[in-house]
Amino acid sequence: MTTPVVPSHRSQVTRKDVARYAGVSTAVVSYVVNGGPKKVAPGTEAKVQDAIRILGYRPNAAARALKLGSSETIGLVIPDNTNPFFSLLAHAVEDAAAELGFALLLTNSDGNLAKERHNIRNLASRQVDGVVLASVLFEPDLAALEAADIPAVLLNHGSQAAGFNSVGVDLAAGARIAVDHLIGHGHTNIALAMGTNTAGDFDLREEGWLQALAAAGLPEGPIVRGPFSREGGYAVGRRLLAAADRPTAIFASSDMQAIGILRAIHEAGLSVPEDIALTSFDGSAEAEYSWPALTTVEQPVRVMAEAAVEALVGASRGQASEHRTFPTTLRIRHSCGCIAPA
Amino acid sequence: MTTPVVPSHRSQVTRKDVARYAGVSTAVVSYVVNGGPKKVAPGTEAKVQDAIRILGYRPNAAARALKLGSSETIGLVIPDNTNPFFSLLAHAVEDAAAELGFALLLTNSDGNLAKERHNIRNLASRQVDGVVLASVLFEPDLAALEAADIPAVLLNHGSQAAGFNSVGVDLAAGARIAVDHLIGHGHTNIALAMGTNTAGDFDLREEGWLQALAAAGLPEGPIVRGPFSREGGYAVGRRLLAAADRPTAIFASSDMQAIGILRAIHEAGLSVPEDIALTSFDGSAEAEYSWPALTTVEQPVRVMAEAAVEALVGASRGQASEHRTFPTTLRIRHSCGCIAPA
DNA sequence: CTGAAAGCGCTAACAC
DNA sequence: GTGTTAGCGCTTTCAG
Repeated sequence: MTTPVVPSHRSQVTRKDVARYAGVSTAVVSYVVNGGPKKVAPGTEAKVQDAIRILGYRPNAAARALKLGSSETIGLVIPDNTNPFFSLLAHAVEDAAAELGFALLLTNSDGNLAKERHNIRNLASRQVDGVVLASVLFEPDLAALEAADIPAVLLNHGSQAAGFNSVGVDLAAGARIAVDHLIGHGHTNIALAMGTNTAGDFDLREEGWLQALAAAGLPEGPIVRGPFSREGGYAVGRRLLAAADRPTAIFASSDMQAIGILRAIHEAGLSVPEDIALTSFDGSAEAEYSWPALTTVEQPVRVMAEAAVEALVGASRGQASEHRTFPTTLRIRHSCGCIAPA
Repeated sequence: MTTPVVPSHRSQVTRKDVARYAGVSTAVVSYVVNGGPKKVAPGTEAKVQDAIRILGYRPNAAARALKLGSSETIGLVIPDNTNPFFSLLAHAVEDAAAELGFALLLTNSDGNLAKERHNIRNLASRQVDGVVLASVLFEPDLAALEAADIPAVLLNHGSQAAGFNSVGVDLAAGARIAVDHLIGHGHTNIALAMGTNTAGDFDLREEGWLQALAAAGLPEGPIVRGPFSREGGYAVGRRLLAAADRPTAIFASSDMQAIGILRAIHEAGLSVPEDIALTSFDGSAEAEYSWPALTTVEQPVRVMAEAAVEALVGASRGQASEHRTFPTTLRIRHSCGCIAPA
C-alpha cells in the first residue's frame, strides 16, 4: 500500500479566488494585475490589491505564457559560462533582460555541436522569446532557430549569417591595435597564439595580426593554435618558447590563453614584458589581476549584451536583421612593456 | 495608419495538427510524445512519429507546465555569476538539472537584498520546481520561499535554517586545514583576510582560523575584512602589508581575495611564498593559474550542485529537510611554500 | 489499443 | 467600469 503523495501544489490561490474574495470578476483582477488593458475604479483596485496581498496570490506564469504565446524569457547559448568572457556576457544579458521583465535561461554547450543543437531545440520548445547564441560552430544550427521561428542574435560570429541579427566587435581591427602596439614597442618577431574553434572557421583575429604585420613590413611570426582556455594557452606558450626562433612578443587571441602563456613563461624563468611582451583579447576582469596585468583589447560586453537583448525583445524587435559592430579599446597595462610592473 | 504587426507566431503546429495528419486522436499523440501513460501500437506510433517529423512539431512547454503544474525548470539565485566559484556552481547546476530534463533560470543578486528578494519572488511566480539559493544575506527571504511552497536548497549557509535543505562544506574545518598547513611551514604570525557578507553573519572560516591558531598555541594574527572580490583582496592585502607587525603568512577566505592580495604583494616588491605565504579557499580554476599558483581549500562544487539538484527534483525530493556537508580538500600548489615555483 | 472531453490559470474580446 | 466567456496546447480519466 503506497502512501498517496500529497502534491503540495504551489500557488494554489488563483485569480478566481482573488476575484471571489474581492467581490469582482476575474477580468478585473487581470486588469489590475496587468495594469490594463481596461481601467479599473480606484476603489475596486484597492479591494483587489488587498485580496491579492491577503491571499498571497501570485500569477501563474505558465498560464500567462500559454495564453500570450510568450514566456517572457530569453535563452542564452554559450560554450561555457565558466569562461570569464561568457560569464560577464551572461550577467550582462541577465541584467538587460531583467530590465525588460524577462528571465534568462542559461545553457552551456561545452564546445559540443550536439549539445548546442540540443540546447537550441530545448529553448525553442520552452517558448523563449528569443535566444542569444554565441556559437562554437562555423555553421550553428540556424535551421533549428528558423524552424522555430524564434528571434535570435548571433554573437561575434564571423560569417554574418543572412537573415540573422548579430552583434560583435571588429575582431580584425581589435587584433590590429594589439599587434600594432607590440610593433610600437619595437618588436619584430611577433607570434600569434590562436584559439581554435570546433569548426574550421577562419578567425578574423588571425587576419588582423597578419594585416598589422604586413602594414609594418614585418615578417609573419609563428602561429600556434590551441583551445581558448588557460590550459590551451599554457600548451601554446610552451610550444612558442621551445621554438628555435623564439618570438619576443606574443598576441594571444583571448585573455584565457594569455593567462596560460604567462604561466609557461614564468615557469621558463623568463619575464614579461622584459623577455617576452604579451597582449591579448577580451578585456576580462581576470586579465587585470594577472601578474603582470595584461594589456588587452577590451570588448564592450555589457553594451553588446544590451544591444542583443534589445534586438530580441526590445522596442526595435522584429525589424530587419542587422549586424551591429562595436568598438574595442586597448587597455594598456603591464604585459606589453608600457608601464613598469608597479 | 500603422501597419498591423504580424505576430509571426512560433510553433504554429500543435498536437492537433499532428493528430489530424497521422489520422489519430490528440491523446495518442500525447502518448507517443511522452512515452505513456498508455501503450500505442507500433504502427500507430510510427505514423505519429512521421507526422511529428514532417510537420516539425515541437511540444509547447507552457501548456505542459500549466497542465502539470511544473515547468521542469529550476532557479538559481547567486550573488554574481561572474565570480569563478559561482560560475562553476552555475555550470554544474545546469548540468545536473539538464540530466533530469530541467532547465536553469539564472539570476544574480549582486549582493543586494532587495534584488535577491525580487529574484526569489520572480522565480516563484515562474513556477520553477525548485531553487538553489546561495544567499548574500544572513536572513534570506525564506518567507517568500515558504509562501510559495517551493522546494529550496541553501548553499553554504552558516545558519542551517530549520525546514530547509542545505548543502555545504564544513567551512571551519576547511579553514583549519589551510591554516594548519601554514603553521606546518613554521609560520607564527598568520593573518586572516576575511570576506564580508552583506549581513553580520559570523563566518565559520573565521572560527576555523581561530581554532587552528589556538590549537597550535599561537597568538591571533591580524584580521582585515573586505569584499569577496579581487579588488577587496587587493585593498585587504595593502592594509596587511602596511601593518606594523607584518604577517609572514595569510589565509584568505576566498580565492578572489587571494588573487587581489597577490597583486598587492607583488606591487610591494615582495614574493610569495618567500616573504609571505598564502593559502585560500574555494579551489577555483583561476587559483591554479595565478603566479604563484595558490594553495587552496577546494570545495567539491560539482558534487554539491548535484546533491542540491537531486534534493530539489530528484528521486529523493520532498523528503524531510536535511543538511548535507561535503568534505574539502587542500590543493597544495606554490603559494604556501611547499613546492618551488617551477 | 484508441478517442472524447474536461480543465490547468490566464487574457481580452465582447457584452452590458 | 465591470462581467462573461472562449480558448491558448496539453495531459489524462473515462468510455469504448
